[in-house]
Amino acid sequence: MNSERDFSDIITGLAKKRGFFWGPSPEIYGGSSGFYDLGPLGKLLKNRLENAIRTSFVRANFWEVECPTVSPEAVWKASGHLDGFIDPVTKCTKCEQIYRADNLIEEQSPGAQIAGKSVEELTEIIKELGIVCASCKSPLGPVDSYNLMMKTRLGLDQDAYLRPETATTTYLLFRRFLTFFRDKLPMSVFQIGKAYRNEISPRQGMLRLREFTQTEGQIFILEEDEQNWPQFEDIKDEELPLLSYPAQEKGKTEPVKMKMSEALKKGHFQKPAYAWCVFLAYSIFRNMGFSEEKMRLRQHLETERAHYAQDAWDIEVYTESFGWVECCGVHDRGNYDLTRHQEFSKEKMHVKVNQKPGVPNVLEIAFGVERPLFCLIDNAFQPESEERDTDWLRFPPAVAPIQVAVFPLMGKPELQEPAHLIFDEIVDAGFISQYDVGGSIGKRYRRQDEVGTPFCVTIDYTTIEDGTVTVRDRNSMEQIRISKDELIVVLRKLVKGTIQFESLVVR
RNA sequence: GCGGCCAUAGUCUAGUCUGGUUAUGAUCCGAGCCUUCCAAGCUCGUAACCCGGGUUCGAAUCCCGGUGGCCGCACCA
Repeated sequence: MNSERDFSDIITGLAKKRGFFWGPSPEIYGGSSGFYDLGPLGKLLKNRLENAIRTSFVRANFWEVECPTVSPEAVWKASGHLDGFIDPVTKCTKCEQIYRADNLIEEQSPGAQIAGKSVEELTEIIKELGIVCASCKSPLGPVDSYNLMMKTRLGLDQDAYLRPETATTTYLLFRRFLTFFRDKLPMSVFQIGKAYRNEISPRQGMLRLREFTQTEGQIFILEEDEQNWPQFEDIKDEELPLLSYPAQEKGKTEPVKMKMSEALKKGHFQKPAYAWCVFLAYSIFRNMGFSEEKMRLRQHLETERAHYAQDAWDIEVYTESFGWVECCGVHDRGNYDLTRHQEFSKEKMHVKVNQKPGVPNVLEIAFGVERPLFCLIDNAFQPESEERDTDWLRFPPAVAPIQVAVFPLMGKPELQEPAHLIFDEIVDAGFISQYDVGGSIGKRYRRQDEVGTPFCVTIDYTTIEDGTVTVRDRNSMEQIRISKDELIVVLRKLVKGTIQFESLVVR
């Protein structure tokens, strides 16, 4: 446990020192837990992740939308968050220990009828059944509700809440989507935006935030299309590390590599369309730079599934800091949400299927961006060694915050002048680049290693003679010398990963 | 929210028990000299006692409250 804590401290220390993230924010006023600032490199990294997410969704024919983060109470009444997104809590009158009232009742009086009860009714039930404090056996205070949504107000007197998920705000647009997609289902949309949860006591730094960026993609789909999903063909031979719930019930913790077609045949997935969503989520995480060995797909046990979810799989990422971390949920939400909004808003949320109105189902991919952000730094971390005496980050080139650093070998004007020209050219080509002239060349390489920059271009006296520069590879610390005319093309291929640095090394 | 432990330069840290000079050291960072590819060297420099109150002639040090962190409980739909 100690080593885990130490490791997350190392990651946090490096992140703070080099400008990935700072907090809890606002630091100069002491900070509030659950809030973090992203520094310049953290923001760059987050942009890269969001771009990877965006590109992956767009390629899968999803369309991006953006909704307000604040919605009036009626929305959350309908979504179930106002009543369901609460914890009924009770406090011991003597030792002041706080309990989840429903859990405590269930514990001391199994089978008690507590589902859907109000706080007043729960208070009554506690009295009737003689439920007492679990630790000191004293009487309990009245049941209070604690809602995890942040409350605010519109104008003078309209109650409103900051969204605890982006999904609900997406569902509200259903009828607009029908028009945009010309009444043709399935319709695929996604949103990347802020969401808020008033956690009682957030811990584990960047992993549990009160304000975070959420990505949610939805497919509105007819039941018959869930079974008949042509795109499944494209991925049927892809192998995913699956940990199904029957396997977990047998005590297994190791995922099994399985072809998607086989997983479907074995009944791990009921619907090809849902299985395809699970694969899409997995491929998004691969595109964000996670290696396959550090990921697994874990199916929710029936008991941990939300009431609306018919099936749920999580993507978990292995970290040195915290072990397996839940990073993404893929849910089969059925038609729960649209039906609820139809009922509460009186707006029709259906389409005509075979002359009959039907409310479509929703398949959903949902994840916070900050978790993968932290996990990626954790996964990229490499400790100092004999050949390199700083800790460094081994980001995949495509997601590294800074892609190319440019150094004149020394600070002499005759080297700086061509170096600046090359730097400008690299920036113009669309790379995020940093020019650094401070300190010895070794020190500058070390600085870039520490923030995970995959390539460094150095301009030396040979550059002046023959127009060549050196490109230095972060992972191997090896160098190649190439003409500055082919520099941009080579850098593009290296960053994209279409060529490997080793193949350019002349031995 | 509760209990235990904790909070000193950007980062890591000594000092706190036993109150008393200019608050220790490392590293980082900046400027300069030197330097033709992996933390070189030399010179100079910036930078800290979490916040608020109390006790005291005097508080980084003792007391109270707050905020934040770690661990345990609870929570994480």
